[in-house]
Amino acid sequence: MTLPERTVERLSEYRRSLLQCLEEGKTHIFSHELAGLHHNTAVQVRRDIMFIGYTSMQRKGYDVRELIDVIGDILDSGKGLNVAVIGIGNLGRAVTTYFVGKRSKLNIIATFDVDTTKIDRVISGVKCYPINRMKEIVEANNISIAIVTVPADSAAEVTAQLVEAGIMGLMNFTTVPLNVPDEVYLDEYDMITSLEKVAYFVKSPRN
Amino acid sequence: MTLPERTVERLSEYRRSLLQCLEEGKTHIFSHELAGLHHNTAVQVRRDIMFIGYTSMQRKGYDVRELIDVIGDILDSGKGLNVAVIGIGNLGRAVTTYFVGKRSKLNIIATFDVDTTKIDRVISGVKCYPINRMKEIVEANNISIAIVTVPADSAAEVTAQLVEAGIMGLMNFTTVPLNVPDEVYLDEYDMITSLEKVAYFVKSPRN
DNA sequence: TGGAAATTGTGATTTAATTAACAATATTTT
DNA sequence: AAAATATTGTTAATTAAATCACAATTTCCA
Ligand SMILES: NC(=O)c1ccc[n+]([C@@H]2O[C@H](COP(=O)([O-])OP(=O)(O)OC[C@H]3O[C@@H](n4cnc5c(N)ncnc54)[C@H](O)[C@@H]3O)[C@@H](O)[C@H]2O)c1
Ligand SMILES: NC(=O)c1ccc[n+]([C@@H]2O[C@H](COP(=O)([O-])OP(=O)(O)OC[C@H]3O[C@@H](n4cnc5c(N)ncnc54)[C@H](O)[C@@H]3O)[C@@H](O)[C@H]2O)c1
Repeated sequence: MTLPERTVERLSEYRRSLLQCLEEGKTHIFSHELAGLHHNTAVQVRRDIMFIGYTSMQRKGYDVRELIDVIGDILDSGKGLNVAVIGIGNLGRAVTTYFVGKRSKLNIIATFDVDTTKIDRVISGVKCYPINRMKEIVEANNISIAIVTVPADSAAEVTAQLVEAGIMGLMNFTTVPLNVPDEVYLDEYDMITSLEKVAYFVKSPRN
Repeated sequence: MTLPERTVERLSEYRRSLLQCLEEGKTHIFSHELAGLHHNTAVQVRRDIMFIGYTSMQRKGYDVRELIDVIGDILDSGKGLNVAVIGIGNLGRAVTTYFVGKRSKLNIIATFDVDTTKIDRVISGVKCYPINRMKEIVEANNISIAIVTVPADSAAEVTAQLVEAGIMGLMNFTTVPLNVPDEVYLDEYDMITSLEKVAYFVKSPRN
């Protein structure tokens, strides 16, 4: 029973809002409140929560803490995963700095680069290794997710190496589509495309 | 007649591949070839191209140059748009550096920050202005798109200012959902959510 | 206590996106 | 020049996602 992709995304977003609520001392939340915090409807929220099989106390809204835990059971199930960032340029550095220490179950534990001036540098406590030691280090540290921030023309090569090393999930920030076997999960995020899309809809507003 | 959101995205991606083809001297391309370059089917490619009303020479595939132009007519229609980056921290700097000079019709022409040490700095040829001059500069330079890379707790405030200043499209990199009026197009990209989604599907592979 | 009101959970329906199916057409082969 | 092949463009069918509609339950309050 795997959840719809969009539902997984929304659950992650809900959790962040819920943690915020908890900090503010809010113990219960209604579906329409949670919907209001996202761009979303109350039904959608209830449907998503239905998928994960959580039910609230009727009429009191969802128990914030419980819901956080239930989402955690889904999103963080089992042990945490180790993550590597490949290519410590402008974007790689920003992403590494940002993610370190953020989500406790997803740990960035290594970065890789070809540039000898970057090797052995420590970014937010994470060391940069030479790319030719990638397989060795990925295997030794049980790294299963890679964030790819190398230049476009190295992306295919690096990806092949990552797959070879046994990586199971990949976040691609380069602007070339990557090819991975079916069993490897691939998330592509193309900023140029996003910006061009924004521009298109600015010029051709819908409805 | 506005195109489906996903089609707009794919057209942007196709164009990039097509430009690459052109460089390599390829003059024609079949739908299944273009599909192969993306994670996509030939039918989907033909459907997308149908939407924009381009038709190929039967059996010869699409004329690469013509198709680039037709996509350009859709994506770059009319005059170019001006873009600002708000918050010149790690991510804002990376994004600015990256985008400058990339797409000729979308020009980053200003950045903004509150940090006085950053103001007046020039990043890849783009000057950083104090955030309190935002409205003035946005209006004077006809900036219609903003890329938001401020800390999460400033995001709502900055967004309100941007809307007030007349911004029509917004790319949000912060992890709080923004609220904008209907007529403003909003693209949210949440890296934490993406990473959590990758982790989920690594642990619970589909099919 | 007995409505009225608020809220959830979910089956049914609608809408949007993708995929299948195939006729039409151009090219190649024999 | 007829048959076989490859490819497009598009209608129809399917699948996936979102929304509607409403019964069930709980709380509120007169
Ligand atoms: N900077 C952005 O905001 C941005 C936005 C969208 C997309 N991207 C994409 O992200 C990628 C990186 O962008 P950037 O701006 O950080 O570039 P960058 O040039 O600053 O960084 C690239 C890094 O990768 C390293 N590298 C090169 N080849 C390598 C290899 N084979 N193995 C390991 N490391 C290698 C380089 O030494 C460098 O440190 C590019 O593909 C770019 O298209 C960046
Ligand atoms: N760095 C990343 O890779 C990354 C990834 C995902 C999301 N984000 C999000 O992007 C945002 C920026 O991240 P970052 O790592 O660049 O942070 P950062 O702290 O390096 O940069 C934030 C910048 O915004 C400026 N700023 C603060 N308040 C402002 C205001 N009111 N007006 C204008 N500028 C203001 C700060 O002076 C600073 O320069 C954050 O919201 C973060 O959640 C960053």
